[in-house]
Amino acid sequence: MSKCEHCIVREFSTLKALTKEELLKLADCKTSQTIKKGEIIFEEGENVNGIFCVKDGVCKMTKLSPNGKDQIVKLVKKGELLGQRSMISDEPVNLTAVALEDMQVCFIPKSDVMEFFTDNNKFSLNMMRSICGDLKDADDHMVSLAQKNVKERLAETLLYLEDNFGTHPDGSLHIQLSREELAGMIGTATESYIRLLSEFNKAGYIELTGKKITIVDKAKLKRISE
Amino acid sequence: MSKCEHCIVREFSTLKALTKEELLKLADCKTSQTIKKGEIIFEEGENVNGIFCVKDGVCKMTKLSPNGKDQIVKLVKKGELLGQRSMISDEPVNLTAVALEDMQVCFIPKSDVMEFFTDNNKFSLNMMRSICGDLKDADDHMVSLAQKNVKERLAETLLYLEDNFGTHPDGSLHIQLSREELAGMIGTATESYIRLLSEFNKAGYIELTGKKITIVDKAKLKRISE
DNA sequence: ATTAAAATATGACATTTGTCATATTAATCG
DNA sequence: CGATTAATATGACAAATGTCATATTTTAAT
Repeated sequence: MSKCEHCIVREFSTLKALTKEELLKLADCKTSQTIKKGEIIFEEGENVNGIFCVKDGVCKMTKLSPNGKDQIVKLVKKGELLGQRSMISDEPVNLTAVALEDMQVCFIPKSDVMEFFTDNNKFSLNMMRSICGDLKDADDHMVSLAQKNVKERLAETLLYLEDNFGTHPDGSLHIQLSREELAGMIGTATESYIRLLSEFNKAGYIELTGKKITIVDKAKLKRISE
Repeated sequence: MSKCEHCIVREFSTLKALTKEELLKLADCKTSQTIKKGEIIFEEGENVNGIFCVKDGVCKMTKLSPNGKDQIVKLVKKGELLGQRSMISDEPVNLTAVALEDMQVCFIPKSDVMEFFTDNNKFSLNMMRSICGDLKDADDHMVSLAQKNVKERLAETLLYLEDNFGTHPDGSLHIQLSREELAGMIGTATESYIRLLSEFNKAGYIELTGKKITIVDKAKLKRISE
């Protein structure tokens, strides 16, 4: 059982409010696991009964739309938590979590988290803040989806991916999503997305090398995204 | 200073977790005010430093999009709270709140709410649950905006308005939004919305009498919304 | 390495949606 | 009450986006 004290999740998430004793307790109750790229961590409608801490890797959170397409609602990276909303609301999860790369995660059972809520006020407050941050992001995303056209949303999304998930040494976006996935993320048909992508490529805003996307003219993309 | 004990807000919101003593304290620290239809309660970017309890009336929460249009992100009705997110995150509000009808609201200063958080764990948990509910709604709304077309979103929104805000005795929707506002809510141009509305009218799904909208064929709308 | 399957790309076209112009109707103000 | 302004409605057209067919490339499996 590894220590939780110096875990990256502790550093970045809500968990930073935990005391030494609570961390020891956490190290005891948590279970670690490896999740391979493409594997499902949990699926819409499941009862999870706890939270996952992402020690390494990135996953996508998707929701199946009635038209059968998967919409990526958000991406979660190392240092963040998964499943808080459903645990707190005491409901099945409303999103499906799928690993985009190999991941290291820890699972903390609900009963233990709830004890932290009762005993540690700062922890509760941190959790609230974190969820409030998610809510703000969701509001912003909503407005963008409703008011911007596909080109603007594509530019915005590319910048978001670079800013939040970084690039490989060669400058290409670290996150690699399939055309279908990214189309789902910006809420458009795969073909439309592909067309715009090659338009951006021809215009010199980005560069496409195989599946890799490299942002060349960040300022221009920013202007397009408004 | 009116009592908080039997207030509708206490009944429906997070505040139901407050004890008798806390309610007495609340009655002391709150300030009541009347807000006229069309008036702004707070505006994007403002520092509010507390929460509003909606005793009566409905308001819209909007966000200005870069293209200059106001997007209605959500509607808030009596019994609900306003401004929690920004208070908890300790940030300026990210949405503008405008009364759609005459309203009765109470304001509770941040310092007092924060004391409730510290002293009353059930209150914290309730608040978290409520915000988690908002987050789930936001996720659902996001998928709908991204994946559904305007017709589907219109059908969905009409049903939402009837289910959540009810009808007048004559059966027409209680909430009355201008064409521009509702277009902003479903994320489309005003003209497109008007066209679809009269299409629905001609097809007999709804009935238009002046500004009033009456849902006639609920089942059909449900089928359209998917 | 070869083949099958999946992902990506592109063309052609239909549909949806936005924009601008302009009626028409309703609301407001003196 | 009439005059003015704002809101609603509609037509005509352009632009954006989706759909289907199909080609090309990449990936995976044997």
